[in-house]
Amino acid sequence: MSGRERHLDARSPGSRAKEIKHASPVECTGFKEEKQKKKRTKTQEPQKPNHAEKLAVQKTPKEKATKHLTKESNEEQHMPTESTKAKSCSSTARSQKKPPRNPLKTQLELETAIMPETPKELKASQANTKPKASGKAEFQTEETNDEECADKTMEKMPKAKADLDNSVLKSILGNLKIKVKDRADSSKVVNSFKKNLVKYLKKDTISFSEVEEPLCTGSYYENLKISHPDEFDIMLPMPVERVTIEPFGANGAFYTVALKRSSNPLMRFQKNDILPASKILEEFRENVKTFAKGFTEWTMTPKRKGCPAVTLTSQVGSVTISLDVVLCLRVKSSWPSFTKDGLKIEQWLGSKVKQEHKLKPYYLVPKYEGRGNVENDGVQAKDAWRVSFSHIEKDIIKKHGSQKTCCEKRGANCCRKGCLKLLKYLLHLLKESDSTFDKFCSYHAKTTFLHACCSKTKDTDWGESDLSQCFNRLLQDFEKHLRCGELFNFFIPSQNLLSGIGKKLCTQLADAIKEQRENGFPIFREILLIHNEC
DNA sequence: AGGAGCTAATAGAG
DNA sequence: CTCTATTAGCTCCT
Repeated sequence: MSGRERHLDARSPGSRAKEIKHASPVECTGFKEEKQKKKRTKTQEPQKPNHAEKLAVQKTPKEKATKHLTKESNEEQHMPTESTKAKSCSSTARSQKKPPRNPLKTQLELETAIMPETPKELKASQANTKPKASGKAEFQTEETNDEECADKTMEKMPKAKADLDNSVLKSILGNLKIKVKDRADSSKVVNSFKKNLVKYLKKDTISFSEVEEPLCTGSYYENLKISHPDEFDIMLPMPVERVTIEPFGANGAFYTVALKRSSNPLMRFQKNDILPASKILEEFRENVKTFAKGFTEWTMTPKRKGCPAVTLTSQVGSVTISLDVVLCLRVKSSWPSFTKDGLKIEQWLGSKVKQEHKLKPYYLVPKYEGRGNVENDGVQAKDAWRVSFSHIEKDIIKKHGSQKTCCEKRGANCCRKGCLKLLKYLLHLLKESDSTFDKFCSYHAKTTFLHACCSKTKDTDWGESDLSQCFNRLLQDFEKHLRCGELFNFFIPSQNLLSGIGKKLCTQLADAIKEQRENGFPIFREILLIHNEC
């Protein structure tokens, strides 16, 4: 899927020296300045009852949301949220989005449109919090602090701001809900294609006859899709037993793969003890193309360089939905050694859960980094494979609670998913408003989120009513990663997902996020405002 | 392989 | 708000 396959990978091996330098703590100076600026505020509110929040929320614009969003996503088809992705976080040119509106004006309009209620709310919430908030400003001390950019300078929010943000954020989350009908329409079309494609590959192809049940990955299947069910990602696993993998490049994310002699139909691709990803992907693409000819409602989209997915689109009502089909190898043996220090979920989900995950297979997708013709030990980059743990990501996000009952019928709800959705959406909007942010992708958001879950491990760290505090904290995490240019792959800590992106660009994004955070998310408010007008 | 029963997300009624 | 219905996707069972 999406983010995953499209995230920026580390640069070419040659730039490694740089990366190491990058990684040194000295480089992480970003926060020093921030520290000075830090606002004096109170500690994060521990689990407050809901009344204040309720007050705020009732007043916010609700309905009608969909209209605008729908239209918006239509306009963007060529740049599907995560899918543009394909080019993925690569810097390929894409349709120019409307320039950002004048922020000042917008802010003003918003002030008048949304604020009328606020004095009341403020009073109410202040009254509510009086007893608790009375203490002097202090900063929460964090227990676990193994983070890359070890520096804990969280800005805590005044309760009043938190309440305001809460109402905006909740409204936005309301708008991002997927309509039942949209979901039904899309899934009908996608599921039928999926089923028949697998049937076809099994019956009518030689190389892919052993393909197994598709893995549904990506936002939609993680219930993280924002605003529209218009992007679907499936991985079609080819079981391979007994493979030899060799790291390709230094970061441990890419490998060359060789089948040990076996009857696997992919064996016929193997040359010089290398299973060439590009050749296999090419043939796979041809097969899908042939199949799709009989499925006239689906259109193939052109091959994109370095993208592991074969993408098809289909018009469902007024929406174009896209389906990414990714062929992958399923390897049922222990994970590559580069994953040894990854997946640090012991504190969060428990070591038993971790062990269970590590017993699962891992996947290899035909995705390379940088230019396809770069050679490494005589192998071209385009013939390398990248490891994928989409299935684990999906499972973790589904069972995200430290307590088993988190978000279940009889358990307390948390705001983890809400926070992640908001982060993805914010990134999406920022990218849309400024095309220099092209290189960032939703996988950066997801990875930031997973790391955040590992340092804030308790369900009570993500209380449902603390949405704005939690989201703010998550944003600050993201800013830190950006400012020090380090965001490590959650499974492969040696891969820095930001290493291919210029430091200046990272800082710019961090600044943009900070601005949103400090000003009550004007970019979200604008959306709500437009909604309200419809 | 296919069905029963479960869950999460959404939507609507009271 | 709570309660209930609906649906897609998932899991487990035979």
